[in-house]
Amino acid sequence: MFSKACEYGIKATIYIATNSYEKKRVSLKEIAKEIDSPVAFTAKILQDLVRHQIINSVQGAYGGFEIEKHKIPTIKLAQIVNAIDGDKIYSGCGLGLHTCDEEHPCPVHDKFKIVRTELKDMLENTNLEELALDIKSGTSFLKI
Amino acid sequence: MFSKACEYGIKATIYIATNSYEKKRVSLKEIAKEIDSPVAFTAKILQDLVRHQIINSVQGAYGGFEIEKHKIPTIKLAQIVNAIDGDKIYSGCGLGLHTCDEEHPCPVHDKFKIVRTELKDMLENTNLEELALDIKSGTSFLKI
DNA sequence: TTTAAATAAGATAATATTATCCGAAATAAA
DNA sequence: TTTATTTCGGATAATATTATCTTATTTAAA
Repeated sequence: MFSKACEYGIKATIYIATNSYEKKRVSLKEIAKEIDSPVAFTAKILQDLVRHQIINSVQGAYGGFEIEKHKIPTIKLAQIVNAIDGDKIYSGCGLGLHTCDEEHPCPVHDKFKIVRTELKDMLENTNLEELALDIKSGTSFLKI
Repeated sequence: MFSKACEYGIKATIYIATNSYEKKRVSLKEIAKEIDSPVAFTAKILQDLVRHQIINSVQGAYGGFEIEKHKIPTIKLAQIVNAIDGDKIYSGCGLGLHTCDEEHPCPVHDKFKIVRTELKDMLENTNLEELALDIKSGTSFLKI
């Protein structure tokens, strides 16, 4: 569904958020360990998220990644996915047609539209806060 | 959502079906032209579909691909997708966790389950006949 | 000011996916 | 039986994705 980069990006952002509630800045190494991802590859993804202004980075000793506390409830899952994978998951034709709309639909256009709209709504209505709070409370998990 | 191979496979199967209603066997070249796909790559995918007994092939002059007419309404979209991409789209964890279930859910487990179940139901309840008939009637399209 | 720790950035490598090429095998028709 | 046409199967190539490595830059603390 999502690329590996996007999976890592979502998990990393959630992990950073859980720590940002306690104003704790987390390092790349710690993130990669906690979400069980390759360190250097994760670094690239985090840089991407910084450029997209979803997370903040602080260079140098005692640096790391963080998210402004007040921003956590406003960040939607859709923004993270969009920053890394673009919007191809819920836009574009399910069968790869260049033109696919009501006038010129692919064979699965209508059926796909329902599923994809639901996916899009889900991503746009899920915010980082609820995901982070579930991790903090031990209701959900970032690895294994 | 689907791999390129799967997109080509779905479109090819639909095109073969539309012709099989008229007992017309179609060649690889014709299929690739009609669904706008790379010929040699399409050949590999068709071989895969033959091995999975979704389509039939006849070698030699005047050969080509066909589907037994009575089989067309029984073939589900899910079978085609499964033959080419496996079941990873609607099984497995959305964030790539090795273990992800009600006891040990990933942060998006519940939200994903809804979307994925809908996708799975759609694929399992869509049969080749309805897709092929829409192409025959000009209601939907396989290229552009 | 020096040092240690950390992210940034560019180059490179490994793997998976997509795509092509070519010879072998099959088959119907001439 | 020969030929033309077609799928089959293996090898190879191109591209995208995933992953690593190395060096530069930043920054707080000693």
